[in-house]
Amino acid sequence: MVSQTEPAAGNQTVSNGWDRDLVPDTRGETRHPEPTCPVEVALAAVGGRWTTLLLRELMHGPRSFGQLRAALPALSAKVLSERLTRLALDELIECRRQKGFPSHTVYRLTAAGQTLKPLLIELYRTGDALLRETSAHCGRSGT
Amino acid sequence: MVSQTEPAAGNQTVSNGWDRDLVPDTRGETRHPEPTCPVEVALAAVGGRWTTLLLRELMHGPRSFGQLRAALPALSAKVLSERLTRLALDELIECRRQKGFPSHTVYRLTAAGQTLKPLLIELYRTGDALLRETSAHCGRSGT
DNA sequence: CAGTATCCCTGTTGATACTG
DNA sequence: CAGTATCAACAGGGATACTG
Repeated sequence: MVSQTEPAAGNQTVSNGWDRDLVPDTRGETRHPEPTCPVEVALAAVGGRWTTLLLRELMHGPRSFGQLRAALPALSAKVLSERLTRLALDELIECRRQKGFPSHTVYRLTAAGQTLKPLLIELYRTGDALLRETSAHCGRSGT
Repeated sequence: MVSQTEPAAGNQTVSNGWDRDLVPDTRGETRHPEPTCPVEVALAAVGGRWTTLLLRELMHGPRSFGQLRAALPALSAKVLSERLTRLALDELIECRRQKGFPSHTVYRLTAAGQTLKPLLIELYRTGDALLRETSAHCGRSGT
């Protein structure tokens, strides 16, 4: 048997006590939730209620404010506006306003915003795996 | 040029209006933040302040309550206890209490908990990509 | 050592109503 | 149509102190 108290389970790329798969550089060695840590940056990007659903809509193509409200009817205008404002500040989306009346604005993902797609896919994959593992808590096959 | 108003950018696996890379099954077609959606499940697993740092520690191997406090000194006992309790309820970690005094408990990831590792790696990768893209907002190379 | 119990403060969310 | 303003309700997190 291997010693299991310290050097951890199945990591081969350990350097200086850190698993370099998990913590590739010093920004991941923090002992505090630093906003500069890449993990925190990514979580902040997709964080907040409704954000992933909103991103899903925008991944399907540019959408207007009204289209987004129609796609997510229970999302209030206030929260939608807040999410869009923050995503725009983070440069994950861009908005184009058509001048005139009634006003019309189209939101679309930036190149940076598109980089979130693999993360959303991984979130789905992981959540699916967790649901399978915990629903299969005891039994392994049917019956 | 391709039409860019509706069928979205670069998705080839579109079915019934959904991008099947992003929304592989009906659980992802929700118009509301359902707790049963895999994406919500995964976000709930890693969500909450300190959680990813705590998971990082546990990915490096089993740890006691005190070891976790030492590794994350600014994390209060209350929040640490809350996180551990929730992770245990979600069956992402297990705890073993040594009977006797002073008491001693060791926490370790379950198989389900280990499945979060690829997600944490993807979060790091994505956050790193976002930091590169936004810091390179205008210039492409050093002057 | 390993937690739990309080208290408080702040940020987030949602409902409703109003404006350009 | 596309938002903003205001307010009420709630949950999350931290400081401190206490217990088995």
